Amino acid sequence: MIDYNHAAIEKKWQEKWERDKIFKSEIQPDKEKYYCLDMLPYPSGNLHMGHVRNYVIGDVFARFHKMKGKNVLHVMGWDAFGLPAENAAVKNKIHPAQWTRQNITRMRGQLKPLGISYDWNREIATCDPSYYKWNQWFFIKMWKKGLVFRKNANVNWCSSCNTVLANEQVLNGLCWRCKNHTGRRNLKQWFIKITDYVEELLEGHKQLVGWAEQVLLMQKNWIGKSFGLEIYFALTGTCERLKIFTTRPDTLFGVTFMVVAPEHAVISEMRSKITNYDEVLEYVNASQRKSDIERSSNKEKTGVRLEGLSAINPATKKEIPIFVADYVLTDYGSGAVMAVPAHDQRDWEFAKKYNMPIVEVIKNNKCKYEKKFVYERAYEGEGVIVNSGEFNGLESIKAVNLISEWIEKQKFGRRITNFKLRDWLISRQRYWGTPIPVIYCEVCGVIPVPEENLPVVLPENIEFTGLEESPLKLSGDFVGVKCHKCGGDAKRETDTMDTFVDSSWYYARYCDAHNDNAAFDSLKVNYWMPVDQYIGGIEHACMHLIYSRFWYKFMRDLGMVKHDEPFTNLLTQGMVTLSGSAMSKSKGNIVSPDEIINKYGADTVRLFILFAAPPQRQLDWSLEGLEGCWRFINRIWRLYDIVHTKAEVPASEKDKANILRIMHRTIKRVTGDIEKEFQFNTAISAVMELVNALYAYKYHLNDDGVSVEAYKNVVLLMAPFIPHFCEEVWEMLGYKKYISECLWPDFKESFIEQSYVELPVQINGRLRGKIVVRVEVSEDEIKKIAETDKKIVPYLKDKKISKFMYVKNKIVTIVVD
RNA sequence: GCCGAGGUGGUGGAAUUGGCAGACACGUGAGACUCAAAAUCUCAAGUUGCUCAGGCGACGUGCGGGUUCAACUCCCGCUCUCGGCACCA
Repeated sequence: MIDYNHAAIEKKWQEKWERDKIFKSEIQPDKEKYYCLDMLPYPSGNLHMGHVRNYVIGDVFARFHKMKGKNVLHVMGWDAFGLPAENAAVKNKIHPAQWTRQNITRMRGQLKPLGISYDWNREIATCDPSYYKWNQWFFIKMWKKGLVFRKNANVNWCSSCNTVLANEQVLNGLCWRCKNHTGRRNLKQWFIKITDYVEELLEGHKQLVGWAEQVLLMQKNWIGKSFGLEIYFALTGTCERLKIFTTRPDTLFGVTFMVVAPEHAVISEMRSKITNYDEVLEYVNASQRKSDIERSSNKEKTGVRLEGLSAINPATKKEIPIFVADYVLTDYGSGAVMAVPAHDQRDWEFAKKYNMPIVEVIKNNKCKYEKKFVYERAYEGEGVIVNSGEFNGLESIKAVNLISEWIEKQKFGRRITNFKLRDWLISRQRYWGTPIPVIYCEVCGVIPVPEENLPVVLPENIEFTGLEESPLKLSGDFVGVKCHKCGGDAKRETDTMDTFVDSSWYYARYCDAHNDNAAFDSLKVNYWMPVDQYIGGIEHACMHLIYSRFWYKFMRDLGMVKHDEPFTNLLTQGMVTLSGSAMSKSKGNIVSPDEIINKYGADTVRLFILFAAPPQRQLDWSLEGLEGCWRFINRIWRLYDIVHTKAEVPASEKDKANILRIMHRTIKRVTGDIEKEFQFNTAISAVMELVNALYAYKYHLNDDGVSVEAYKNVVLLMAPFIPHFCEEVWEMLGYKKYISECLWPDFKESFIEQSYVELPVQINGRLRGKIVVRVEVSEDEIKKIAETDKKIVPYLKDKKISKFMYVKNKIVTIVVD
């Protein structure tokens, strides 16, 4: 037998698959469809192991379900807009389009040798006008439905570079390029009103039974629905009121001061009243240099009192001071809080630092000791209301409703539902993205570009310096337009769209990738959608996976798609690391997939990635582990000869039955592991056990029936994991059809069942022996067998059995005094 | 800081979801084959203490406590690592 030659085999089968177009997908109404989707990659320039892992996992699903007889759609494309292309343009004087195209070509070239079962006919790149035209089209549809609007929002701004900075371009409050302090700039920007769908995004979770609980929980917390009250605090000496949101009206009597976020409008509106305005302004400016995360993760709370301004606690009627502090978030609630230091730890810390009174209004009645709770730390739990006038003595949980009613009756507040989810800011002051299709006419105002004029194409003639306010403003041809309505002078919008727009509906475009007349044909999308299995990183749990769900619901409301949710099952894969830390260029610990594939072959790489860890968990790269997989493939290769050689002492009937039992059990385990548990690592180890069993019988196998049958199933079961190898062996076994197009094997339970079972016997929780019994033996008989077992007897001598338990086919437990 | 996940032998991981902890593999050691090496095949092994060399016992799933006949699994409290926090994608 010749040696296993991965290079020749992989090339041979990749060419055959392509020649016979076996992964080309077309609608077959009579066949059950299966849409397998890998999150589309950003073409950064090099395929990394994280990509490889993503696509190999996807390929197992795609190939497995194809073998299950389904009509599979499995596709690849490029999330081609984004910041790195513009950075490259500045740094290397290469146009973003050219840089991106080069990267796509390179990465496609790295991807193909992996032998993933993609239908490459449907490949898309989001930077193609034929794709982003439809982003613009959807934008206008949303406009018409009242789902887009403009409002002011802050951007990171570097005044020395005169440019907007992304969050990742601000390092410790400094511009990454010039190292100067950054600030904020308030710009009028475009938003999509995803909050209109917030209830449905939450409600839709009930349909997503194929998503991991943790992802749903993350989304739920991100959406952050809470019931509470909006309460108005009068500002002394004015007619104005300060609005706050709270979920704890039961603590209202404990409010001893108020805190507003640095961006809060009250600061500028009450400027004339604030006697230390300069000090306040300095604090505000300092906090604007920090990111939201820096602000909230500050151990030490900071703030400045707004001298000369105070509020009235509507419950106690007492005058209370107002602070500005950056631990209060601008974007949550109304950007102001009522501070209850006794019952909120952050307020407590702030009160301690600024000597604010701490008034206990909820007594912890579960604590036995008379602890001076609120003087040591805030008590955030439930209890009995105190210091709260007519509400004293009530259970705090009941007081929530009563106090809420009272507040509404007194008209200084009302019950509302609040969400953390914010509307989606899609404006980017950048070049390499979808132009927002809007013009500003001096006469007609702000108007969308008519559909028939789409796409609004990105101009090419731009020089990238990294020092411009917005690159598109530099193109006179692009900016200067005539109004579609009145024909007068108008200016084009120069903001482009967030790249999350591109990835919010691409899954639908794959179903009809070359349509020039529409985003897609609904008939096609309704055949393929929803995606049966979506695979990608957990880092997308909140943003991408909420935007996509929103977008799909919007398309449904336009009548374009018929389902409510785009992704039926979601698998979030873990990172690939090298000795525990993430591979990255800066750390210089990158393992390049193409080198490894060259040396060991795609099948070995695929097998290692699938075997070394379950897909959801982190995967640590290991060359030794990879070589082990190489050896396992060779072990299967050599087994071909072993099972086809006549043995001198053939296997007994009992041995044959045993092989068959292991074979059927393996089919059952592999099928279950792939289908239900996504546990490819245990699926592969099950096949390893079958291979080991065949090796154990190697001097007794015959060139007939059982051994060849078992071997054939090894190859079938491994086909989704190491497809090139399995095609080759399949051909050696004499089959004419591609194994990729063969049916997945079935198992029979009757072969697996055993008549005897080995039961561990525990005495007082310790394993003391084992007994072997027939499966159907009764508990009484088991008791007799256990008690008379020679290993057990000494432990029972002179002891009284106080408890005997038998968990069927699992364990025998005896408790003695 | 907030939200989510994870911590099991020398290493990656397994454990039918409360029932024999360590499947399968890597690495290691020993043996077979070989002039030799590699490759291959077979065997051994959590740590540790006794041992008549057949075994027998103790300890052991990040740390501390709890529930239970029984806990990697459930509960309470900590700790470390990782992902996300809305302009990286």
